[in-house]
Amino acid sequence: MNIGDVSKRAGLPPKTIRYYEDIGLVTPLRDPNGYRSFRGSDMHKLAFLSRARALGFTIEDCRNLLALWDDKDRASADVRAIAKEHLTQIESKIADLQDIRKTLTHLVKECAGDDRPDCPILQTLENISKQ
Amino acid sequence: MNIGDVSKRAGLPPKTIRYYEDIGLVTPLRDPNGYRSFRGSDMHKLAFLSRARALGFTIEDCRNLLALWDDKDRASADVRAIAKEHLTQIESKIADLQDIRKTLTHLVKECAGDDRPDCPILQTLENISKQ
DNA sequence: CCTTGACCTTCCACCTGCTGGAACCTCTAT
DNA sequence: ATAGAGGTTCCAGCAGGTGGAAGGTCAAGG
Repeated sequence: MNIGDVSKRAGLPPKTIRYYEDIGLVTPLRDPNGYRSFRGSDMHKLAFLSRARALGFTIEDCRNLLALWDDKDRASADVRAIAKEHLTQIESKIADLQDIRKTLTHLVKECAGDDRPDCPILQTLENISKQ
Repeated sequence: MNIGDVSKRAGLPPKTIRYYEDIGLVTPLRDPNGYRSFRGSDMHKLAFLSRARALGFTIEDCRNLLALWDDKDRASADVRAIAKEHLTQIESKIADLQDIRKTLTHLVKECAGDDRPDCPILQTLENISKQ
């Protein structure tokens, strides 16, 4: 399969796939004309990457997950540890964003949003402790 | 004030402050010895930046907010539009992360996390539509 | 047979928002 | 005089790609 087909099937832009080859996540073969030739296993890996990235795993996480995936003797605890650590990070990110949302919602509600220059948003950013 | 003092007061690393000068967000004066000399207004701007960045506004948003802040005739609607757009983005990010959390929580729960190689996490990443 | 257009290739620069380090200068206290 | 804690500049690099230029290749239509 050429890169275009793989791109459509895996849902990753060709540029991203080339980048993944660059950093050693996939190693497709080459046709005599120099085109990349993706095997089923490459396709499989890229689809895996696409999903793992969509779940917010870092590239390094993905590299580890792929290694574990290749390793038939892996302990599921290893995979679970990666996922769990990632989950913790996701949860703290959600909490941060919820804090931010709260503040912003408050600010947007307070602001008249008309032609007058009085703006509680700027006042608050000026000195957030006064809110 | 020297950069160290400003750094402590604004809660921004000196490197970041120099970077903000580089990209034109602040323009401190210079002492004869070449040291940056921050006026009250610079300090003010940096504190503003520190807060706005903590709320997740992009640098470009901050640039716009600072311009509006400087503009006594601004319409509060302009500021509100920026904040509202940002709020929308925050909310969609939260929703994305909550989706991810749901999937991950499910996966971590399913996974035995022992020495056996059976791992529903990898199985799912292999073909997420089967979950 | 030639051309057109859609592919593919490589390489290099750029994006955001900093951060680290090297090499050097300056001020203050002892 | 010297040590140490500031300050300065510049250059490189992080993640995770994206954009564009310059060129090679392939299949279809005239």
